[in-house]
Amino acid sequence: MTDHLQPLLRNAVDVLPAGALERRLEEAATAGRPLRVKLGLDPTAGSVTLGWSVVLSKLAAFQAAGHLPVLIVGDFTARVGDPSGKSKTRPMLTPEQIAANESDYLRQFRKILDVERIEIRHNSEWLGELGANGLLELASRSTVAQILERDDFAKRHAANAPISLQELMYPLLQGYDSVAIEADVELGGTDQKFNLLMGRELQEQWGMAPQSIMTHALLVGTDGTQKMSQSLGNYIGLDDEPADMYGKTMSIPDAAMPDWYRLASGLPEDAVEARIAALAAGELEPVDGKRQLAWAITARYHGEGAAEDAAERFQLQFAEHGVPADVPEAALGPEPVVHLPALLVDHLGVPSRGEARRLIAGGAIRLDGEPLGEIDLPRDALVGRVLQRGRREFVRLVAG
RNA sequence: GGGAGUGUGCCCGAGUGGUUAAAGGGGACGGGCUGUAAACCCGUUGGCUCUGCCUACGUUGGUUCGAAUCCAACCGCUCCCA
Repeated sequence: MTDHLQPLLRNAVDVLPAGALERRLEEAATAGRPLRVKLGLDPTAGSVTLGWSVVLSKLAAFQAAGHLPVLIVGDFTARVGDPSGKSKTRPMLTPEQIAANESDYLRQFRKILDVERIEIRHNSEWLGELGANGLLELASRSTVAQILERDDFAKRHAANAPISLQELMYPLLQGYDSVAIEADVELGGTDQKFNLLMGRELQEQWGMAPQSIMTHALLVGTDGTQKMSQSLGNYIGLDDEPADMYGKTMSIPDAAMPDWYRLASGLPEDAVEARIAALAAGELEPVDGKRQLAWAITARYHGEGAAEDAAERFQLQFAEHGVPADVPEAALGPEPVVHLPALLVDHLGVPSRGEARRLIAGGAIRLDGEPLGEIDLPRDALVGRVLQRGRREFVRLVAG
């Protein structure tokens, strides 16, 4: 019993209320009915990050145990536009954008979850039907004091930061999703605890058995301090190139390794704990521990061959400061003299020519490994050579 | 509805008429050291046809030889009163 419970509890922080999940699992087993395991998703554009993989893996564990993942696409709320955080109003999404984002997400989810065997629901299905009456009815189920319990609201309120009424409604709307789909279990990050609990509350008020909730540790980003998120740019996306995935992992602070091993490596739990113990005991060198971690993550999403290649490339490029073999090519125009700032903007992702000038002045631009001082160079001096920006961006210049 | 504040570069935050592309910090980027770790050191951080030119301090308009700095209206946010 505890054996098959263990994968379901992995990386969970709160499993509430105590004992409820076990009881539900037993009931489900005797009734021969799979549990409905809810996970909510905001269909804004972007990559699925390694942070998300934590909760997706959990959903996959439930699926493996015979239960039914129910994915809630928050298309209603996305259509309205969520003003959370700063005053920068999040742009409203059109139904077309939402649909495109959704299929993009599912494509990435496929690396972790069998998306053919899940239920996908859109909350516009019921929230769109609610109307003013329904909304007020929903609003009457909670109080301002109760909503302000939520940590980030409490903080912002204390700091005199703006909180829109719409935002205050969010926990209620998300909670109502649980009512609508009759969730047995809802998963989320630790930052979702309040919203998940709200789901329980509302289900009870609607006369159904309240869901069990499970919160999960949040993965820190590549900076090692803040939560991994797209907006902070400290993330690894499940569809990142193998080399990026490997390299970004190598850049995390040592202190983040245990967390990353537990939450993102995908390795078996005992193997994970063994590595962490070895690291702590000094039996495993931090660099080696990180190489193994980077390899594991890359292999998980791209296969072992790709992980192997990424590791080799990394060794060459960063340990030996070599130039990788498969550098993208850029065609030079016919002009006899090449204006380097323009070239850098066009082919090496430099945002502006001014920035390019600064990079050149700062010695960040190299030609065949040698720092470059000039702004303009004769075309002949460039053809066939590799232009490099910083440590990681290369382009081979060819005659166009 | 009344009153008081406030709005600066990616973020925080100084600056209350000229020497301000705007102090300081954070972040980011680049360089050194290294293990693309941490710590530390150095440089850069609006655009461009770059010894110069252009655009910028919520928005629009005004005062002035000259405004981020003064005035007006508007917009956003916060607080107090109702």
